[in-house]
Amino acid sequence: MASLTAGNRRPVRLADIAKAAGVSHGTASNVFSRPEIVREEVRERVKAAAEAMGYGGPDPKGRLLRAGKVNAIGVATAEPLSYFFDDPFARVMMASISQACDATGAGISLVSAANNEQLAWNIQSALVDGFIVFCIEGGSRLVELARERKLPFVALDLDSEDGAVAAIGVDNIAGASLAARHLTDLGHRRFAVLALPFVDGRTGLVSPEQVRSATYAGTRDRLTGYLQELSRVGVDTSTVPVYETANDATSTRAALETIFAAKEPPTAILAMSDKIALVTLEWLSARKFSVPDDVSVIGFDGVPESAVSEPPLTTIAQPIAEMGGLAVKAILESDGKVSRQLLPVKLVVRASSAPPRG
Amino acid sequence: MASLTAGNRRPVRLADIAKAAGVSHGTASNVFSRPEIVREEVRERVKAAAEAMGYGGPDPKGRLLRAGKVNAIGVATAEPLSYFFDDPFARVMMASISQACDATGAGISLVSAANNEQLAWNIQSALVDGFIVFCIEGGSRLVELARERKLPFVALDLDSEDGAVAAIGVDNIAGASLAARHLTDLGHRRFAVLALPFVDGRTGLVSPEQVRSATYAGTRDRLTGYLQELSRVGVDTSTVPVYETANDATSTRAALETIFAAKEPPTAILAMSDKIALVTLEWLSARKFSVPDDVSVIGFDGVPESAVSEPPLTTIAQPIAEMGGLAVKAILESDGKVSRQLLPVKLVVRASSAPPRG
DNA sequence: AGCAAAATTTGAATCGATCCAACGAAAGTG
DNA sequence: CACTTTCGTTGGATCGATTCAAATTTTGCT
Repeated sequence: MASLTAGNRRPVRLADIAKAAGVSHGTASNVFSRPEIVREEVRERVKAAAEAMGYGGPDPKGRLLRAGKVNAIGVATAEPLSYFFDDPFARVMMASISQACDATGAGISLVSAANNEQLAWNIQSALVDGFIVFCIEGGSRLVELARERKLPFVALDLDSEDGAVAAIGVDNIAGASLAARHLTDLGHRRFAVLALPFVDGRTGLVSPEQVRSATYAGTRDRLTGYLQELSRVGVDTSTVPVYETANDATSTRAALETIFAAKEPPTAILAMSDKIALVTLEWLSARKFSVPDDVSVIGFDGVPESAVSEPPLTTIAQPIAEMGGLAVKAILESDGKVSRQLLPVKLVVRASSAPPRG
Repeated sequence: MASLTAGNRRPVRLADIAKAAGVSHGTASNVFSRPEIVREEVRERVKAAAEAMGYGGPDPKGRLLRAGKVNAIGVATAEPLSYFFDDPFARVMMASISQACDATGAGISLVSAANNEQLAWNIQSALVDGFIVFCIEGGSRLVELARERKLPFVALDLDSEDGAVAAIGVDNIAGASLAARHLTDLGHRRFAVLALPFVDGRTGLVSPEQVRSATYAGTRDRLTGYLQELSRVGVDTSTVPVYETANDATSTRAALETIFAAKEPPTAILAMSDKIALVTLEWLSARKFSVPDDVSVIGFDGVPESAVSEPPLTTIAQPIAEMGGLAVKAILESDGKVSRQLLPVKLVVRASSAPPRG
């Protein structure tokens, strides 16, 4: 039944149907945006013309320019787009961002890219009112790019310690302390740390000076928190191996291989993400280590998966829902000020931690 | 160090910096879009002016109007935005769409809304080159809305049988037959069906005429496939209870309560989605039914979760990755034709199905 | 120097709408 | 009937860029 008219190309503009209906473009525009102010007879005529010519309604491209606001916020990461749907932490965070957006009627644009050049272009040309930046790997470059757009933006999971960028994150030092404290309270004294990246693209055992020159302040803060607590109870922190992973299964397993090849393997693993911790749980189970009897494991993040792992994971829960909401609010109600918010974390004790053997 | 200039508002346009640098706006534009054709001295001068005035690069809003292409595809559903990150099927599909988009450098815009009015507006004003529409609940309305935009679009999981809309889906009848056949081959003769919605917002036992008037052709096709196979082996299909669920835990559990309150409960459950099947597995385990010894369960979709459930779920796997890729391709290379593709499904036998007792 | 060819730069036109001041017509008022 | 309101409509200005034919400057060559 529809328009045969729409046969070939479709350069049907508002002006075209205005002409066809014999009204000015101003009136035609009103028919769509404020129908109540135009006389019914005219309104019907214009609508009929639009229908006949196969006009799909005012093109948002045009409206946008005039209106200024896109009514969408961009979420950016330096990972591939599928990161948003694959990574547990990202997923939970996105779900909470979604809710906040739903509530305000804003849309979400996913911005990301495999290579750096494409990423820059994608950020520069994203049609959004502001950015929420996921700072995992490649975070600093991303923050720089986003900042250049001169749009409101907020860094999540702050790994940029630059005071000039708005950020919402958790108190990493306190959280890490809390994690370590839980294990020391249980009596553990032999630890290993499975860290997130300190700098991009490196994995393996890291030295103290490598830590000092970390790109990622978040990672460094968590380590600081761990070590603070460990030294408080008299552990010689220079003997605690710290392995940098890429927050994936491969690098985590490689680290575990080395850690458990040692003469005196640790009785407790401090993992900087639940993802790392969950891989660790799997690896230990495959190697017939019993958790928590042989080894205690504690994660960081509090993703839903941690509640249903085997065994359920003790972890440091971030207030992810709250963070997403705050981030969206920061963009939509941006007043130009940069604000940095540090949210508190909570220790969630589950079955992956217990006193050491003996 | 940055621009103090950006103190208050920011109406810095390309024209402003052109004036400041003493060149025409044509040249200023070239500095950003084709730097190689402008003399170095001029280029530097313009860039310096831009920097000094706190210009964040050419505003995509302006460029867009000229260029026409947004370079982003919209993914729409009538569910809340968080559906994309919560629902297992959606997540896998989105991951595959993401990959296809990454490969071509296109962005993704998530379009959705709680209420109908907002949804219409969001679709009408989405800045995208085309839509991929998730047809779950509210699918028909969504398809209508998307079609009105007169942009390329493709329906996923086709629940619209309207031949005029492009769609990519699986052969629901064949898939459902395959599922039922697997169970009949094992010897089952007493079944119950846990269906997806036939129409919006209703749950509970459905009658044959309700099935005939289904809004969702996909749901109806799956049922047709089931029943075809069951009657082939001589089951009186009028005795097979069909329960409509909302593809969520609540309605599924309600259906199960009723089903297993019967005198002769089924020995096999045909679930139209893995989500329903997984809830069923949980419910049965809580009620001390043994799967597959007391009851066999088969799902539909083939989401990753089905492989790691307890027990692992026998299911009909959709070629989700392929579907996502095809959908993106259909949008980006749209030639105006509508094409409908029916992809084949595969039976994946795992531990949730076995011969009935005795 | 003189002239053609090549390299840059210019400025008007365009993309597709919305907004608004001004205007004409119809309705209301004394 | 003259005069103010009210209502609807008009058309120009604007949003912020890109594009391209034409104008101008440089460069190359004899």
